[in-house]
Amino acid sequence: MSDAQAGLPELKLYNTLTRAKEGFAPLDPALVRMYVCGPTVYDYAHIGNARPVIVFDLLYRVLRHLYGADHVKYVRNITDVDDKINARAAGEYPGLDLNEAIAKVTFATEAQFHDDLEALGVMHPDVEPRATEHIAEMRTLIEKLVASGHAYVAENHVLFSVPSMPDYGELSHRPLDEMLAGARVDVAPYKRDAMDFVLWKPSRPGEPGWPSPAGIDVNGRPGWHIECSAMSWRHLGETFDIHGGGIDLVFPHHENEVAQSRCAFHTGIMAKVWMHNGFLQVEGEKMSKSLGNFVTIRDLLADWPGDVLRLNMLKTHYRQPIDWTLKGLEESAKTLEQWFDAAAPDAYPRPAPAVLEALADDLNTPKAIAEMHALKDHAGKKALGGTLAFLGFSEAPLRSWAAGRAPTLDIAPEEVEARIAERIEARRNRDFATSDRIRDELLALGVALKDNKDGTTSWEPRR
RNA sequence: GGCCACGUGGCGGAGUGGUUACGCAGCGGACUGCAAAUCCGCGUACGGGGGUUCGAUUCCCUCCGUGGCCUCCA
Repeated sequence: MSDAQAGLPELKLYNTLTRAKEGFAPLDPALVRMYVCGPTVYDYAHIGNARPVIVFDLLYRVLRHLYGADHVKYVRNITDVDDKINARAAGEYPGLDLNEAIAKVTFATEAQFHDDLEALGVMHPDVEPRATEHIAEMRTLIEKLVASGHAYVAENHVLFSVPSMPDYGELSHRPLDEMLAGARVDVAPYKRDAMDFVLWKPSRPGEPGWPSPAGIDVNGRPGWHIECSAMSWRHLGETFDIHGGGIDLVFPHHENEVAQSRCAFHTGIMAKVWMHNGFLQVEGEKMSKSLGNFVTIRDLLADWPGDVLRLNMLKTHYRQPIDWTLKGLEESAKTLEQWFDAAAPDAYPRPAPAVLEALADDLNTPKAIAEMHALKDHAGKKALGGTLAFLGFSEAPLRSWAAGRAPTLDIAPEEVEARIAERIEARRNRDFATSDRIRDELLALGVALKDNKDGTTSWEPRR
């Protein structure tokens, strides 16, 4: 079961750590382990947030196919402790106790996130851990780091000592001196080294707080990076196969995760393969609230089926920048409709060999899509159906969306049939002037006619 | 300022040291009374300038443009 089976392509993945595409060999083929950084739940997820979710969902499907569904463990966390959450909660519920306000914000945001993902048709990860449920693991990690000299206590903070790790910077490929030269932030006075980062910090009154590690006697809360080290450790172990996220996370977030985990466990790696998806722009511009082009998943779902959004995302290779446009969405919707027009159902969701081969090559989705276009002839219809199912695309929502999108008819169906009968009679008499007039009139009312080979005439709402 | 990506035909978007990616749009043909739908066919592109090479869109240098990171961020 575990090893590459006959007929299955070798999976190759681009590894940020080595900056090269490599053959993928799991640490334990009986259980391939993948961790992806999930959202910080303080606001509606935007379409950029959807990219890693969609990309790594695809990888999850490919891994399950290659290694068996029971031999893959996918963990995607929820970050529910963060300064942005606190700020939002205080602003949204000024009268409420801060902790209660935070609970309201995180609960509502997480529910919305799950609704969004449901509509997008991505699979559930095997585990979706919350940061606040892993405070104990964070404390344990911090104690380990302090004990081994990789972290120190200063003014009720615990800081990671970057100079204690000789190969710090291996993931982002940044030599320390260069970073210092470009740094333009004030260095907290209690840091021994400018690059040191916070593992734990004291809570201010009213803020969420937990008993601190390392002998600190005031309550505190975790720094940004420690949660992922804690959650991946708890659910995947000290080392695991794949760690994914957006390319903006490479530094400092992932670099610091690597430092924490490797130094806590004295291992040469944290994750074997690091994968990062590229950024997204909207209509050629960077997405920002100030430009007014901030697009949430929820907004898009009001106008489009989730599958169209997902296909649109996969049209571009995951490492490339993507420009999210209305025109692209129209095209994606059209493509999906064409595929379902041509596909024959397959009882088993399974990728066509050529599609799987493309996906195995570092998730080359544009190539895979080209292969799906090639399946539209008779011999490929069933393979196309199986591939669509494998990718999680479903026909019904698309069809009902398309039907709802058609212009409303200004004429009753019975009336259409009557006019068609009238036109057939005219054509039989070779009275084409009348025939064409009827067709034009119906078209003006939103009805498009099709004269079939067998002499009948069918119609559909004009697109 | 430092570091790092990307720049392909009208549009989207793979890939490759020398042979048509693919899709959308467009054009031509078949079919049709004419259409629609469908089917068949057509485009020789790779930011500018140098260099390496028998040969570069593909490698190297440089310039320009766009974006990312260095501070919260997918």
